[in-house]
Amino acid sequence: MSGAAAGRTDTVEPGARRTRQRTAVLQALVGFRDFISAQALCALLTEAGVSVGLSTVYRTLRDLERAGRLDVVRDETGERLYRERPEDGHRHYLICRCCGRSRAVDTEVVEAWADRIGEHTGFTDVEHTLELTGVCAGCAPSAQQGETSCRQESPRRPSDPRRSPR
Amino acid sequence: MSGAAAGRTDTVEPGARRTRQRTAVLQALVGFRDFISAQALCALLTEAGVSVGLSTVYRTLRDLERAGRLDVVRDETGERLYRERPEDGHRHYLICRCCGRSRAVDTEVVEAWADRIGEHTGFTDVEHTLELTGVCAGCAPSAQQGETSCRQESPRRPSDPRRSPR
DNA sequence: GATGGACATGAAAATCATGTTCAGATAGTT
DNA sequence: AACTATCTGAACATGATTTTCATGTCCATC
Repeated sequence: MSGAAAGRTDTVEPGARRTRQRTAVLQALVGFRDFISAQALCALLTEAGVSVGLSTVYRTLRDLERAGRLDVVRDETGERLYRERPEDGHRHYLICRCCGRSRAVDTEVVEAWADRIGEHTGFTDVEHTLELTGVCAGCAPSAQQGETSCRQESPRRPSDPRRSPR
Repeated sequence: MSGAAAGRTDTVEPGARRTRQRTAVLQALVGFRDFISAQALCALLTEAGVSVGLSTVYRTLRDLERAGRLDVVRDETGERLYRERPEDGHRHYLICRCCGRSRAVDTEVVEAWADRIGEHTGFTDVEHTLELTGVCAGCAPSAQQGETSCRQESPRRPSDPRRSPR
């Protein structure tokens, strides 16, 4: 796991140093297949015995985002959630409001529509952000009753210390 | 301007009291045709001689949002921007990154697409958030050179005290 | 027109994600 | 090994939003 064949978990940016912390953040992000917050990622690393400072996590995520290697969304509270971008190009996700699991959705219709917007409006350099949320099949039964109660034991959101919001 | 014929600047919610502050917030929001932050709205009211506490502005905006009378977007920094919803139904906007001006765009294609997502994914109760940004025709010339320099003298953003972010 | 209680206000403090500082540690080179 | 630009992280700073709570205000009732 050193040297060749990497490319995805190699370095944050060409020219950047490869440190224990950045490698750990990058690997955790690749291994974690869903969106995760900076703080949760930091906690995840700590639990795994690879302690990385929160500042470093934020810095690394910022650099990765700049390098175009992450997709970023915001949850209801405005918190940013990151995910490694599976392949090139712009992708959108449908995220379960209960368990937080995400799945990529085909968005060519929206992309094409967004591209055409500029022509009709006189706007240039049009960019778009699309966020889709719903309740996945696995969460639907429990969501019918207690509304958003299924989040309580989310398996993909280690140590979520949010409590008061809403 | 009292009693009949209102309906838009009347009360925040049915059953809520009509106070000087809530009326002022609601009227300012209706008069201001673009997205505006809570803090900017508060400043706007203060400038207009109708001082309203920041807490009350936030509370009123929260209630209006719950009542479905506002459209809300987030700017690059995560700050929430509010705008009175012109008519019933879900609408989306194309916002100029330079001057902040917005215009509603026709989104039936996206709406229809989003509605169909559930069927293919097994997700229920699918909701979507779409944010479009670009550079409007008026800002295009100045944006070519100094990038986002045209924001400096935005006429629709009174007293914008943001500085450090990014 | 007084009273009482439910609701509203706002100044201050709390919260919370994220950014910045800077002294010390480290990677990669010579 | 020595060197130095870069990286790290604890502590602190920031800034939007929320909560607290003492005080104010509306309104039905007497």
